[in-house]
Amino acid sequence: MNELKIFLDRLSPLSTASWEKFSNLFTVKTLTKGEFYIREGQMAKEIGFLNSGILRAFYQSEDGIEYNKHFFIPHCFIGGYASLTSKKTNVINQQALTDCELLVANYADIEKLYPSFPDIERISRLLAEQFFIQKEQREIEIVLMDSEQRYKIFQKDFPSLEQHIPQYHIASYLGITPTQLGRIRRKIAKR
Amino acid sequence: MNELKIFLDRLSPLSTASWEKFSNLFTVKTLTKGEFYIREGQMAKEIGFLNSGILRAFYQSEDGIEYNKHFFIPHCFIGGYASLTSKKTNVINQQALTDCELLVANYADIEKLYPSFPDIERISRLLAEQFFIQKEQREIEIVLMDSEQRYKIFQKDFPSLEQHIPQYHIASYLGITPTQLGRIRRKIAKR
DNA sequence: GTGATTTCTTTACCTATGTAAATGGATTTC
DNA sequence: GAAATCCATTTACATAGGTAAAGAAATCAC
Repeated sequence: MNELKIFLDRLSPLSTASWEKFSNLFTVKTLTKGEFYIREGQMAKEIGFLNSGILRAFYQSEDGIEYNKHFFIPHCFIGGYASLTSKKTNVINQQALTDCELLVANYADIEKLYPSFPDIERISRLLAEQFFIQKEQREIEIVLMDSEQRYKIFQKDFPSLEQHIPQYHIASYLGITPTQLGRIRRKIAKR
Repeated sequence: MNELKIFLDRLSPLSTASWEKFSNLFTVKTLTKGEFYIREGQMAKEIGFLNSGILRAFYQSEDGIEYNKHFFIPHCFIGGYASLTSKKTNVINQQALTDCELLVANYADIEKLYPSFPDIERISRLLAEQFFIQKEQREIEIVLMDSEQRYKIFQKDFPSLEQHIPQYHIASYLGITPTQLGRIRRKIAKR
């Protein structure tokens, strides 16, 4: 619970009463490697805070091709955020790449706190703004940079991740095939 | 001002007092074709609401290549949203593709209203959530679909835009060159 | 209206990256 | 520790899409 408190305080400190109410909504949940936190096609109901472990978020196209849109490393929120906020069917999958420990809360219960605790709604606003900023940053990488530049940014954004997950997940994150990632690695190694 | 009211009411109705305070911050501004609303490298200060006209938002890479990330059509917010919320230097450009009429407000003045008017902060939360959802939707298009599919979605998302702006702006939005867009159009026409 | 500019389309050629398949190393399983 | 599986790498070939340049068409300026 402590890491969650630190995370929130960095956004905007909560009053003691608000933190009480808020933190009470969370319970511990564990995932084993390979297990899904959410799947597409369902309504998202829970938001989670990652205490330990690694997950990937990915889209799946109609013909079954997967695209890893994000890796989650500890001390961040996970969940089908667009589904939670829009109340529409979730379109992303989130799967544990290692055993994970989470704190989870029912999102509707959090939303019910907004009218009485404006500082909690403020946290939600700041979180949404932060998510938007992250997405825009990633958009820039995707549309403006080639795969070698993106690979270097991946290594900077997720140091140590490369040793813990299979290469094809990284290739998928970069929007290329493992074949192409192999070529890039060979090219870099030759320098 | 009326269209702005309608837009906000759809997110979450404001009290009369809040609307008074909020709407008072906006003034009318016009742009002529080709003029910039914001440029990269500056701090964003204003948020705008587009009454009429068309703008494009684009990134520029270090070697001068432009990528059109979005077109704005009437009755939406424009501005360097990531810069406004993060207080960091703005990295996107927004340029009028036709003459435009906007309502603009100083964003810091809006933020000052949050503590006293929680329903205004709620609007900001909902807006941030909506922006995130739009970005995620666009991300799916970019990473999962080929350029022909994206072209068809563009035509659906921005009907009539195709007749009003040069083709190379559309190509840039699709992440391809005008040459390639020409090939796609020819291919579609042949069917 | 006429000339100048901008925009669209096409061609020829080139490059990055995809697909499929083979190989071999690493890791897991019992 | 042998078998089975998973994973990284490489090769050969195919393809989408880029670059540059040219001509045609449309639009703008005066």
